Formats: sequence, C-alpha cells, structure tokens
Amino acid sequence: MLTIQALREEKDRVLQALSKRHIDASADIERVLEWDAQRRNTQSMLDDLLAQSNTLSREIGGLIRDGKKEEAEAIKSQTADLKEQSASLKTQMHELEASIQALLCTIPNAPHLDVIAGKTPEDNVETFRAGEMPKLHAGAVPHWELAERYKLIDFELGSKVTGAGFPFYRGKGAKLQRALIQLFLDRADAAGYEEYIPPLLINAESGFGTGQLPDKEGQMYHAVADDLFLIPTGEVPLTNIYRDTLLKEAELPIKLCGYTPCFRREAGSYGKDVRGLNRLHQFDKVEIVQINHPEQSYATLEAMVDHVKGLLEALELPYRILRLCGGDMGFTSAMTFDFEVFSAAQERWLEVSSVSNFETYQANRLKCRFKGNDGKTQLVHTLNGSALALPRIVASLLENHQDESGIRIPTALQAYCGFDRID
RNA sequence: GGAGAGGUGGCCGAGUGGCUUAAGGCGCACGCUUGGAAAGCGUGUUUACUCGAGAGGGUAACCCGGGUUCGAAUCCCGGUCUCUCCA
Repeated sequence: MLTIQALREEKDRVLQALSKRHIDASADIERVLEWDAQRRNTQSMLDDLLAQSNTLSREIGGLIRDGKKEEAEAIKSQTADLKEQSASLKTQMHELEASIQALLCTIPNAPHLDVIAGKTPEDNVETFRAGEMPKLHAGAVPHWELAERYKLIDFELGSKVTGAGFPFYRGKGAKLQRALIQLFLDRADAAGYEEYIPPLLINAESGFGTGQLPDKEGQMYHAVADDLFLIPTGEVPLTNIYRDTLLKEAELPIKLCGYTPCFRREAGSYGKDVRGLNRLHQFDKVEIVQINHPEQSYATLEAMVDHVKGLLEALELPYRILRLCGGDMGFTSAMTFDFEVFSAAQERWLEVSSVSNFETYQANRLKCRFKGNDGKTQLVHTLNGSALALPRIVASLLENHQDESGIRIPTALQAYCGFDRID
C-alpha cells in the first residue's frame, strides 16, 4: 500500500505514475488525505483529553495517599465527562484509521518512471532476447503428446484423483521435476540466497502483507475451517518472514530462496491456454526474494534478472525479456520484467518468470523497516522473482529438445536427472 | 483432544492497583582512566503516532482484543502462542 507520506508530499508524481495503469486515483487520494487530516486533528484532541485525565488521576492518587478522601472524590467527579469524550474520540480515530487503510488498499502501486503507459500485453516492451530458435523435425508434437508418449505426466489421472489442473508426474517426468528444482536451488545458493522450506498454508495477516488480501482471495484456495490459505506463490511465506521487523542497515541485503508448490484457483481462466502444462492449479516453483535498501533496489532488480537469464541459458532455451507496461503489471509492483520462453511445437511464447520490485508497497503493509546508519528508520524495498516456475519450462524443454526418437536433456541438467535422454 | 504453568525492553530478570516506561543485571555506544588493553567510574541505550523551525513536549504500547477503575504490567473475560504432563 502506498504510504500516506508519499501521498502528502508527492501527490502529483503518484497520480502521474498511476495514470500509466490507466486509473485515476485522484478522488481516492483526496479522500485519504482528508481523512488523514481529520485523523491527526482527532488524535491531538484525544491526546489532550488523555493528558488532562492523566493529570487528574495522578492528583487523586496523591490525595488518597495523604488521606484527603473528600478532595479526591471531588476530583473524581470531574473525570466522568473527560472519559466520555475521549471514548468517543477513540472510536472516531479507529474508524478513520480503518477507512484510510481500506481505501489505501484499493490503490495499486505507483509504477516506476521507466514503466510505459500501455494497456495490454501487446504494449509490453521487449528488452532482451537470447537463444536459438529450434528447428523441429517434421513429426514434432506439443508437450502434452510427448508427456503421454513417454509416460512423463498423467493429466487424466490427476483429473480423476483431484480435478483438472492437478497432474501426476511419473517416472522420468517426476525425476525431471526434482532435477530442475535441485538445479534452481543450487544456482540460487551459489548466488547467495539462503534456502528456506516454508509452510504451504498462510494466515490472513501474511496474505495482507504481500498484497493477496483483501480482494484477491478468490485466487487462493481457502481452508475455511482454520481460515488458512494455500500459498499461490512462495513469495508469500518467504517475504512474510520479515513482517513486523526492524532491521539494521548492515543486515541488508537479505536474500532468500525456496522451493514450494504453488496453488492457484485460476478462476476465470479457460480455453486453449490451459492445455497441458500451460496453466495448472498446482505447480512447482523456486522463488527468490530480496529485501534491500531503497537506493539499491533497482540494481538488485537487475541482478535478479541476470540470475534468471543464467538459468534459461543453462537450459538452452530461447527466451525474451519484457518490461511490462503499466496496464499489465501486477497490483503491488513498481516495475516488472517477465521472462518468456519459446515453446517451439506450440509456436508460442510462455511466461516462465516474473521479476518485480515492489519498492515500499509491500514493506508498508508488512511493517518491514530498517534503521539506517544515520539512525533514521525507513521502509525497505522488497523484490522477488520466479527462478523458475517449472511447468512451462518442462513444456518448452520437451518441445524444443525433441527429435525423432526422443527428448534430449540439456547438459547442465544431466547430472541432476541421472539420464541424458528421454525415450 | 484433556490438565496445568507461563508470555515484561536487544537478552536475563524484578514487579499483585497510583511515587513504574518499567528496579537490578548482561549486552551495546560514547566519555574518563591507561603506555595499550582489561577492570573500574560516568553518561546514554525501545517503538509508533502527534505537536514544534529546533530544543523539546503530548499520547499510546509490559503477547493480542475487550472489560472493571478516577487510575491497570498488576484485577476480570475472550483469544493466541510457548512449555510440562496426560491421551
């Protein structure tokens, strides 16, 4: 959530930035500022009243100690009015605070200056492209056919046991999953990310911290009896490790990674996009997270992008990087780079990673701050990226590395798999 | 699932209604002392909101939320977490 301080001090910049998302937040922001002024006014009135009643209470205490009961009783009678007034101001304060927060939560993050103002994915800017486009043999087929032919993934069995979008991986297909996870974790480890195995269910506070709640609960599976949510991404538990914390500047940057399954209801998705591994309700992902000094966060974003590049190059996959336009960016992000690999048999680009800088948007919700070397406390910047999400990587590995008699495993992955071909 | 004990500052720990934002200790920072260090001595050492140009002031916070009271770390109720024992 945007900070009130930013709205107060640089409202025009924020409005301009938000216009890149094609939303006009000016009315909401005016309202927040107005409520905030009321809140401050209410608070100073309340503080005055409380100060008065504290003084009276101390007097009463003194009088009682001195045995002057009657004088004490006289002062007591003065406090009733103060009490009533302060109770009503307290209620007003709580209401104002709740209103401000509720409205602030509906305003998305302000995009960075370099983000362009497009509306749809077509407006995203391609910033980088690498890898060779594969030339497939005449009988090349999409991954879902390869998965069936070589008994790697069983979609129908998943539908029987759970439902559509919950495949079984089997045999070399299962081993390939483990190999990819291990490769990704080893790379993250080598890059200095500390590995965590987080819980897969999170509470509502954590959902709020990273921005899934309120309003996006429809995208998460909800364990109602215990009011817990299945994580849609490892970002949620990993980033929430640092909820309600005050760090020292010397502790930055914090670099975390973790492998988790991810669960997404994907309400509203349908059509050909969902074929095979293209869109699943449960999938595996290695996530990298960084918490850093505001002055460092864009250098960090670049480093995270480079890290993901390295993974795709190791897998010998052709890919491109897009800087998302304002209209296509996630609610909480200030700048996002998407990675897409070319899936040759489908002849489509598939999103396999999204790397974002949230600046202080999550940190403000998380209450994650650091005390600088100058003694001042400020919000950190949070960033995260998929490194990587498995299903579409598997889809493109299968499709791009297929030949007449099977599928070649890229060199970097062979030691992890324990085999160099699927056939 | 049942029974009991407990949750106080960076840490340990005192505190059962007012003189307690919180004794004492440890740690940490700065200063004095010293040839240098240790010890010793002194000073300082939470956060949020808010008022103020600043110095500084006000309010709130002793797991969380309610309540009793003129006044709550302290009493009451609910929740939560930790520990011990039982199943």
